[in-house]
Amino acid sequence: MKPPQGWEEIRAEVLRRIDRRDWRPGATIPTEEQLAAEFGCARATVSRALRELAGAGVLERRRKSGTRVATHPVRKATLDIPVIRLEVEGRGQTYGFRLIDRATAVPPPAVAARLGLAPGQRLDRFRTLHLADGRPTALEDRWLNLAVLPEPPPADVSLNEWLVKTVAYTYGDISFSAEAATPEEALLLETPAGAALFITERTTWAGEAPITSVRLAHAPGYRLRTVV
Amino acid sequence: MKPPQGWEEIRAEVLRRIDRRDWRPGATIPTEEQLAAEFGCARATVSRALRELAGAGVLERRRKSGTRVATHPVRKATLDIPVIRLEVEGRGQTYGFRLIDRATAVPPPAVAARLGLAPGQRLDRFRTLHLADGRPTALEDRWLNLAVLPEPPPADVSLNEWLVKTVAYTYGDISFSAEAATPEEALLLETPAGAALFITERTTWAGEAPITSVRLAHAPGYRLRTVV
DNA sequence: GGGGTTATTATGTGCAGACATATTACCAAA
DNA sequence: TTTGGTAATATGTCTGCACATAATAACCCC
Repeated sequence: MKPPQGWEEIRAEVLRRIDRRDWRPGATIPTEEQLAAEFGCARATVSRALRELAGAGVLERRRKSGTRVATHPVRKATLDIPVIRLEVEGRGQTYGFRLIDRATAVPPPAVAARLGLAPGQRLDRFRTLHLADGRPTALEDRWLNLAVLPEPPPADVSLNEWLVKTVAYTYGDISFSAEAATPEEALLLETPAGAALFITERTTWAGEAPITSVRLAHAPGYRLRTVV
Repeated sequence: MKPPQGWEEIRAEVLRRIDRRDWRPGATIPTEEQLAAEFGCARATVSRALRELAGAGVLERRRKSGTRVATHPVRKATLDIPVIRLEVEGRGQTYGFRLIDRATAVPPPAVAARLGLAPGQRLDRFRTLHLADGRPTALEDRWLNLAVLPEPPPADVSLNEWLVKTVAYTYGDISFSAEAATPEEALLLETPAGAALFITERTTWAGEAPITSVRLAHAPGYRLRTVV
């Protein structure tokens, strides 16, 4: 066989062997050292290839016991979550947004729990309608912890983008679900009441401090794509 | 400053600096060599840390121009997509499934287009109801290209799992959306007609050959989670 | 034979050096 | 001024070696 040259070639070759079922799901593949000898390269190069495959969920690796082909297809997909403006502009449409209302209030228990707030603590709430070519594309309901921010947000730019540039890197979780549109949501999104909406919920922390919790209700037809 | 030891420490330190806005979005950070000198480690170690961060979308790297903090918050989330049985069992429920019907037919144009089929080509169609503690949790509508399979699938195991173990590694795309339940879906999922369903659509190829296209309609309440 | 300690083993990580490659900046020739 | 070639530079990758760490196998003593 012709020897692979770089770690990408080795990754491809390993995938081929799994695909050809030379190495079956659950089976242990040769050690890094054996593969390095076979491919005529350093162990580090094999290691790099196998690490990538393990990261993609194709292989499972454990010290001492070795590397085996993943049995359970817990396929890992990487999901790109752009800001809405970029998503709209990427479709060749013109982006716009409209602030619906803004208030200071005690968030509903679900939001308070997600952010880990003491009961009764007040937050700022912004509701924004995102527009593509003038038509509503998503309704944003954001609870924001202004106390942790160095300066108040400006009114002339999308709160989403301003936040990203201002509070820098943060951790958070995201969840996706489907919900029927409430009458108010239906009105704002110009869709029939009860229509199935794609919901994105994101909660973000900067270190220990809860920053914001957002609920995005996407207009019908929205689709989130990725490749495996 | 106390020097980080491993590449994970370096990654954490870089994240801290981005978080503290020492390095702002869009700004170029020091070269690998400079960082290696500062941290008192080899360039390879810095490289490993920065590569991970670039993979996570935090940094953007280009040869010669250097490494900069990502401006566009295209956050990459990794999504684990387990088989339904594991998802159900992970919730502590008992998994079951029921084959609703099976037929050979010409798929609708949308499915044929996704799989890249010649018009009029026939496929096998399986519709399966997945159960958690006896209650419906998802409705699976699968179009399968039996021609490319080495052997016919057995009836006593989930088609999904059998496929994964049989055709080995494949690639495909996934999309998520929200749709209102049709009367038939509502009946099968024991939910009111028009309820908002979370839809997962997956198309899979093995090399060039289209294998299968699946549409999963999840019962209301389903939620897909991930962390950033 | 049972239970706990020790040795072995495969992966995980690190280092120093080298060359490859993409990209930019710069300078000279048309 | 524009164009084309060249040098400089930062990342990308590889090698060969070393030691760390986790998990298993082997062993020994009671």
